[in-house]
Amino acid sequence: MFLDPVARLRRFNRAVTRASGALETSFMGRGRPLGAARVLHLVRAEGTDVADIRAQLGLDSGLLSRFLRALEREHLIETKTDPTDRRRSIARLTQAGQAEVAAYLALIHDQSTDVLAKAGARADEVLAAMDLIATVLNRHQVDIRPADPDAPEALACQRAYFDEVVARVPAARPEHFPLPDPHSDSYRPPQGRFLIAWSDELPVACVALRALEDNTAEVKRLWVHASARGQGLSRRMMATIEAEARAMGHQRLRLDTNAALTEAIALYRATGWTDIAPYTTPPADVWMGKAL
Amino acid sequence: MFLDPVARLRRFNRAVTRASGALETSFMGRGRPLGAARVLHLVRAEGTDVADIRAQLGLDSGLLSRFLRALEREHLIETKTDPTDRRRSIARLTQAGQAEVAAYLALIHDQSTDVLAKAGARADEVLAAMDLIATVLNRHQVDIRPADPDAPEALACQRAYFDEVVARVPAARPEHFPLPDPHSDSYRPPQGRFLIAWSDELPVACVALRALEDNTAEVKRLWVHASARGQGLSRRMMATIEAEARAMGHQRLRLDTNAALTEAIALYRATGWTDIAPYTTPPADVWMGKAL
DNA sequence: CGGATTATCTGACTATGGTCAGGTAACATA
DNA sequence: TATGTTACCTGACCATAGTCAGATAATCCG
Repeated sequence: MFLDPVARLRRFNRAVTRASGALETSFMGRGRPLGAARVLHLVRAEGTDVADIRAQLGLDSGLLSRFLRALEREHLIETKTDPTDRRRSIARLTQAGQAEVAAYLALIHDQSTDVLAKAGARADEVLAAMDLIATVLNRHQVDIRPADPDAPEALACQRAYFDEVVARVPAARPEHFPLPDPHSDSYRPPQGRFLIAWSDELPVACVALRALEDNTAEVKRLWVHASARGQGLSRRMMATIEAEARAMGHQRLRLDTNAALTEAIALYRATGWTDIAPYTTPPADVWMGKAL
Repeated sequence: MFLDPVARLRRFNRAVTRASGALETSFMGRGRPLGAARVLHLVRAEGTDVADIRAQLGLDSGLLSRFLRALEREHLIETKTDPTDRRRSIARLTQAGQAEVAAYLALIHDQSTDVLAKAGARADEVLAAMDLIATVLNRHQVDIRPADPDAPEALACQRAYFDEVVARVPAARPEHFPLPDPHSDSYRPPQGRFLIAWSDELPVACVALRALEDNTAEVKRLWVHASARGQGLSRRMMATIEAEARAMGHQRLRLDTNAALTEAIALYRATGWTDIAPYTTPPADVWMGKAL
């Protein structure tokens, strides 16, 4: 409209580069060059494999070694050789190091709240915009990993799923979706599964599986974060959970859903699911099955 | 919800830093360090004041001088002393320099379309998210400058204003808003004004003023880009245009609007505007005036 | 006119991040 | 056990970006 897309992207880049330039200066603000500060951030109090740090930052081994010596001279970290492989070494934060990391985090926290304060009443919108952009940029680095269904992130995913259904399905009421029973094992191995898709630290999708009688399992709670829609992630989630079900020895899958959730139903139909007889009550009004 | 706001901001920062790290490497891809490339980008074929370049990049004069000498050795620019002030100097792109800049722009264009391709069907949403973030980060650097009402950006602002009114006011029809007459002088000095607010290259707001009889002027076409709302910009636009009207010698202002545009009306009431007798026809249904 | 200021240039210096070629000790394997 | 590989360290070197102190010429101003 006003600017062509490339110009808008460049404007965005300029704005962000300027803003995060200020953030980098803050790293210097604690009297330590950026490189050493980045290494310090990756050292945990329980100890971190030096090789892991090198891999994560993509550093030359010589350079990393120098950063570690510098941090050691400051008494922020200690290194010891790995007892299981005495070529390797393990870095650990000292008390002073933990305090220093905490100071960095406090600094980052302050600067972040400053940025969000700029957004004023629109902070939520700005955060959603940031989620969207980060998810799109990280598009090819979404990891699907099993999770405990009672883990805080898993509960958050399920709550987001319920909210979404309540918002979109006219017949759905919050009371249809009690918070999951914390002691139920139905989504937990060996009889069940709960998968979360992670985009760098943010859970962006979930799906659950639970065993029914007779070599049949049920797919439940397929949900994708607003920022991650339109990129084929729900298809990936379904393919993954179906493969899990197959590996567990199931021969049939089923699920219930609601006609208002049109994209989900379109996805199911496009991947071999067909309508079956009703087996649950409202708000469900569509029931589908698939042979594995 | 899932992550606290600070974690979400950091995730965003990581994603963007990684992505624009790739972009910076591309600058190096043409065999020239980033600093010299940034300087080259600011040199225009018609000539650019060296002092301007220094101010824009915040460079030390010694460093800039070295970058300019390096670019001169590559025959990409030529410098001559400013005839009006022979201490100053002016840099100009050579033919080869223009070609080199074009090559950079093509490179940036390719990389940008790659990024946007990642967004797939959601490219528009991603661009809107980028506009919002850039506008929020640039919040304190919005320049309000007079513009020609027939300039492309001014026309785009007016079109956006019309679209907004048509979308929000039930009684408004596109035919109520013909494209502005390109040869009308009513918004052009000396008798009128057209102001645009710029956030780094993007027009984010406009407002117009035209003289009526009897020391009265009319405020028209107050519009703020979606990404810039909620930050007091419309108030600033009104204050600026009112000051202009006062400086032009007007003693009264008036405007017409529609009851559906509630925030605008609230702003007018909060800044001293009061209801007056109708003076135009639908879709206007609210008329206000203010003594200067 | 004379002194202060300004714009640019030059050379010396520094910090940071990074590469590269060995070196050493530990480990893996034929 | 001999050989090759791996993880880390060290020292030498380099590129980039940046600072700082003059030098020079032009301009401004009282």
